[in-house]
Amino acid sequence: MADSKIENVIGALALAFADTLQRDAQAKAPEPGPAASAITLIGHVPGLSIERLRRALSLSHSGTVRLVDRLVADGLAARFSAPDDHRAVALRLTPLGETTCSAILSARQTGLASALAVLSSEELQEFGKLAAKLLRGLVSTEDHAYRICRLCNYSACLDCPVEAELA
Amino acid sequence: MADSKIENVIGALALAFADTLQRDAQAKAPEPGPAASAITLIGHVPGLSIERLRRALSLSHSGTVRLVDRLVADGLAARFSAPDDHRAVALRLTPLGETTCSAILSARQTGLASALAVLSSEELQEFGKLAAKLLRGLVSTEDHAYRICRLCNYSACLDCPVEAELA
DNA sequence: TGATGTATATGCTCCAAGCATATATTTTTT
DNA sequence: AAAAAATATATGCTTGGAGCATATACATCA
Repeated sequence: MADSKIENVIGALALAFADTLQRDAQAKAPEPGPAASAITLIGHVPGLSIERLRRALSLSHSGTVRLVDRLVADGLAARFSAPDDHRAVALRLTPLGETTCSAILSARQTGLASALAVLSSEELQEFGKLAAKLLRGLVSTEDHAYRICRLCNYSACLDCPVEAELA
Repeated sequence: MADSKIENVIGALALAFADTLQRDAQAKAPEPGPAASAITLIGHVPGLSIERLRRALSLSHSGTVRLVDRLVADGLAARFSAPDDHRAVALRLTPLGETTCSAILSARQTGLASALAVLSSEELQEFGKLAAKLLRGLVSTEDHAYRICRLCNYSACLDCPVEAELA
């Protein structure tokens, strides 16, 4: 029973953090829903294909195509043909898209940092260590890794535990 | 920069946990989206009004009314008139709704427990302690508390940090 | 070369979500 | 006490994102 309570607390915290994250990110995105994640994913993996994006976002194929259509119409992303596979599309951010991506990531960062501010430096280190251990236990496939990291600021994530687990 | 990395890890973990939670919960609900949370909230607060439910789910008013319509049509919930305020609706689960609610909560519990299984007992205690501290720092209003706890198993949550923070 | 599999695109339909508005009840103001 | 404002719910209307089915192009394998 004591364990159930811990699970409640951890689950509630995860929901609350995820709510904040998504709210902050979506506020800087052109539309609600998966657009913010799509932008940061393309930003991190220039040349990403629609199919990989689809799997990272857990969306249907047509839904992903339409989402990309809208990002392109908004001037945030562009389609190129992939050099290695002529069926595939290589997605890239436009300069405006890069700006939006940065705005999303820094909004996310700010919200997260303020939520974590109640912890002391030692507590934060300890919490992060345990979080990394949990994260390593969760990663399964590479697609799943993209999904988990869909709102991460990769430039700040040297030595990422998700990458470490995949390798 | 090291701090940014910790925030990445914690944010990614929160997203991953929230994904799992919502997936497990929605799998037992009659429809995707906020239905699972609505069922567990009504289960925990019998007599809940549509307006309070609306705020907990962060939905529009008409959206909430329609959601309740569907739950009623599915035989999971029922509308009664609130004894103290004759404008308001008092929502309650039917026996079938109670069954569904239990299924949602135990699916959520199972998924969460397996994700936490990589931690030792001491690590889990430590992680839970820090999570509770973070959670207390996040709670603002009573509506927000309902939102945070929207998928909690209240029967297992004696001494809830959210309640403690509100009081 | 032919057959199967994979990546993308698009017409179609559906349905959840929001807006505007209407009604009933409660609370506040005059 | 009557009038005005606020609150709770309900519903017609529209929109737009999401999935299904299908079509096309390219790739891979037999």
